Amino acid sequence: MTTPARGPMRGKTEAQEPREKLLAAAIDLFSAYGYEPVSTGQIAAAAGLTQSMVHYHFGKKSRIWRAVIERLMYERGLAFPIADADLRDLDPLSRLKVIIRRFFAANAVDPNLNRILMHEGTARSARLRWLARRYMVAGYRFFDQAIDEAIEAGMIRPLPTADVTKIIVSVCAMTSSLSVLIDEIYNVDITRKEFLISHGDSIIEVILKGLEPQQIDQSN
Amino acid sequence: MTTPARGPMRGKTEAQEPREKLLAAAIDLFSAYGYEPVSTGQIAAAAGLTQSMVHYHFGKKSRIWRAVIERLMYERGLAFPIADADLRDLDPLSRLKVIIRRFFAANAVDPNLNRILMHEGTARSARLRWLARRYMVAGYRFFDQAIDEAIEAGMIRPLPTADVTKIIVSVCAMTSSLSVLIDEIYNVDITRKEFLISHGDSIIEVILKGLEPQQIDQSN
DNA sequence: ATTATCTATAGATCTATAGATAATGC
DNA sequence: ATTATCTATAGATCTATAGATAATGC
Repeated sequence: MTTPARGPMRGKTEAQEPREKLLAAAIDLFSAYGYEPVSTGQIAAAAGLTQSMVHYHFGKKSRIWRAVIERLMYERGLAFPIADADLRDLDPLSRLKVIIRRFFAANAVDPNLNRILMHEGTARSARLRWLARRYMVAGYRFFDQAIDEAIEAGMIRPLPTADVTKIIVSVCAMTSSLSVLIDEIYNVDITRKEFLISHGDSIIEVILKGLEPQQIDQSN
Repeated sequence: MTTPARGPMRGKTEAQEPREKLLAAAIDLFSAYGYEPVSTGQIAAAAGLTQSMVHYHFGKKSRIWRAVIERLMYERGLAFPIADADLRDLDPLSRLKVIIRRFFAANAVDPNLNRILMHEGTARSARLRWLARRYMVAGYRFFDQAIDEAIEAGMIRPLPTADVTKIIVSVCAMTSSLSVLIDEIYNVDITRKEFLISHGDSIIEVILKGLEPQQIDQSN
């Protein structure tokens, strides 16, 4: 029980800092509802502060939204290292496999980023343009490249690269983003570990087998 | 140029009826932005009417939203017949293939339904519960059954049914729903016919090959 | 007389800002 | 003196409803 103190920071842990509490509240609210339906008052209330504190710490609503994206992208970068040393030693097919597994796991562990992308991805807006230019282009290109390398090595079928990227992204991102919907339909919490493991395994099995090169029938 | 007429209906075509114009405007707006950010004034303006007309025709905002879903689900039922006569003659694997193709095509031709589901599927709400109970349970069960039958016939691998359904739904629904996002990233309009055909073909190839039973190696 | 429209508005938001106040640091 | 908080509020929404008005049908 600390006093509802004012004045300069009094040796708080990072998570207790009001700026961090606002950011955490905003992550949950924006990912659940999208940008516009969430009010700065709701964010502040969820952080135990008053509405004007959002503007004191972030200036305006659109800036706390950007801070949310930057935070989520930073955390995603830690959980899903895109230029990892241990990836370079692998052959293209094994790399692709590791990338798919990690991407699925990162989305499952924190679906909030993809939820925000789903809210934003259905209408042109300044927010979407910013998101696309600043983060998404590089992300998609990364998948495209990994797929191209596997195709060139003859380790997966020569399907159109962009199609394969979209298939992989859809399969690794959509289900975890819509876990609330799935729960309403099946009455099952797919964020539980057993479901994540099963679904991750199924995805790897179906996609990697689905991408295998044509068997050259040796028996003829 | 008709007069901005009042009074009882004067022999309009269905599409010109104000109720229909409001519904069409609401479909576009709710699918682009979700429920809350869209105002009844915006819907009315897009239909060339004043805000109070939404309430005259639909009573309240939540009812025009439900009317939107019912309309989209009705049209989806026409475009994606779930109990079609010509499906019954097929073997389970061919049925599954036809179902996947039709489901992908229906989503591509009209992504608005899935866009609304994506906006609603990230937070519990009265709208989501209604959607799930009234429509989605049956839709997912349909896929589950078709997959179960193919597994029982030994025509696809015995993976967990729910996993396979989620893979198919993700792959057939996500990309078209997020065509605006993809356009911002790749600067490409994936709603163009050539892209739809390529992507549909790639999905069928990857998923059906991915679901094939294990090859029994005959050469030993 | 009925129907479909419009105008006007009450009451409830919501964002952004101004100004007061309390705690800390110098 | 500086910093972080709160209270209060202006101005802009937004939903829902009341009441006026014009066109049509009887």
